[in-house]
Amino acid sequence: MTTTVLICDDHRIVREGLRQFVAGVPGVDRVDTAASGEEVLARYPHEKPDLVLMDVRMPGLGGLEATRRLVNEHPDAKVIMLTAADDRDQVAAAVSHGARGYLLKDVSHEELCAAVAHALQGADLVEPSLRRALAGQQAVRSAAPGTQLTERELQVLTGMSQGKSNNQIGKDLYLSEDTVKTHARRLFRKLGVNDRAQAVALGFRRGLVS
Amino acid sequence: MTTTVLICDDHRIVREGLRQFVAGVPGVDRVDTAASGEEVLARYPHEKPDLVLMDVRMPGLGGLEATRRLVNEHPDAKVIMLTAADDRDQVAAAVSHGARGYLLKDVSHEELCAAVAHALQGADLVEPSLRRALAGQQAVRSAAPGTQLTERELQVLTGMSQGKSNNQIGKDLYLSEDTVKTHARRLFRKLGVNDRAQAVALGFRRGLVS
DNA sequence: TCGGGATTCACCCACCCGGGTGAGACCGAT
DNA sequence: ATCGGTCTCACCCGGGTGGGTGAATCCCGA
Repeated sequence: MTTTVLICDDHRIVREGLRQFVAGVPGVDRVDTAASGEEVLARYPHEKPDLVLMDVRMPGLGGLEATRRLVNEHPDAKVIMLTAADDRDQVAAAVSHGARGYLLKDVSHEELCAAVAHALQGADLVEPSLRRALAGQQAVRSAAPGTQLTERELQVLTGMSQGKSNNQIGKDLYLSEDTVKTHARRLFRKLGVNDRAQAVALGFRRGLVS
Repeated sequence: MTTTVLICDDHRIVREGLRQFVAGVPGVDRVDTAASGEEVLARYPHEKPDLVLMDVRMPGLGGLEATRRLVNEHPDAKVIMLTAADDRDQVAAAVSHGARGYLLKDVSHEELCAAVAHALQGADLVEPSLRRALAGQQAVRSAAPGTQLTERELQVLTGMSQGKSNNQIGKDLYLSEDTVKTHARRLFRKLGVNDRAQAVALGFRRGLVS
């Protein structure tokens, strides 16, 4: 029985860098790479890797959305998310999308070895420095039940990220402008922001839009 | 006489990935790494690497600013900029800041070998796919003088991405609200957008803010 | 069956935003 | 020394935005 790790990143350099790192982890027999979230979804059923290392920031299907779908279809899939910056929002988003753990892109070889080894044994994990960051914040407010955007709210947020006015969004979705404003107001509350620019920024940081 | 290449990226994984890549290039005897633009500036005078590979996106001193300073102090320094996306603006910006060339992060091993070899021989270079992209646009309008954001405009855009109002941004930068609005209006024009939400979205897509 | 969430729409209102215009100061380059 | 670019500030104005409130429908789960 071979232990396989699948690496997903849109940049070849990062893929190969990770491959070098992961190949050196004891107990890992094989390392495959994919260049997009779509590719992971397509190949997972056939290859059944024991662990997926996925970058958050990818064109097309983002890392968060890809993870959500993968875990949805394959509940036993283990995904470790790779984040460039230790943004608490991204971390919370990663976990809420089904990731078992998350690593910063500047982890040392030892940290990565430990993380991969733990994940392969089925344990959830967090990057130590991120755990400290989260501990600083008493509660992961981002994971509160009411904080998840509904379908409509996400559509409105997407329209905002495309620079559309409430009126335009309404026409696109066959809604009145007032309705759009209602959705906007609610999604502002859920995200804890005051205006659309802030909402768009947070949407990007959390991978809700791209 | 040894040929040395200095790699600069804030992510260890990318650094090591690049090291693997570059170490395999014929004619390269030594590969060093730095984790920040500041580190490159500090070490360059002593180590005098024959070539610097620098990521655009870095905390603190960005790749562009680091390159500008490096080339300013050491006109014979050769810098190849690494860009995540083939954004024409970033490419134009890289060249205008003194980079000899630029590579996409998903270059193949062969392309990177060729690029490094050429750069070491003193030739300027462009990543093939980017050359095509530039050729596709009949004129490099992005490189037009008015299209690049100024320091102030970038500061204002950053404030916007943090959800600040013009008034707040003004207080942060010790400017009047009217002045902020003027910068905002000009950066809207340069980016070709109509409002701050659109500007923030474009800023994220182009990597101007994070 | 009742409550709660999602969705839809409406009205009011204060305020910030975006656009136009003009203008003075500074600086580097020609 | 003149020109262009940047940075600074001011005024005006119209319209979109954000917040408050209320209410109807639908559906799902308790």
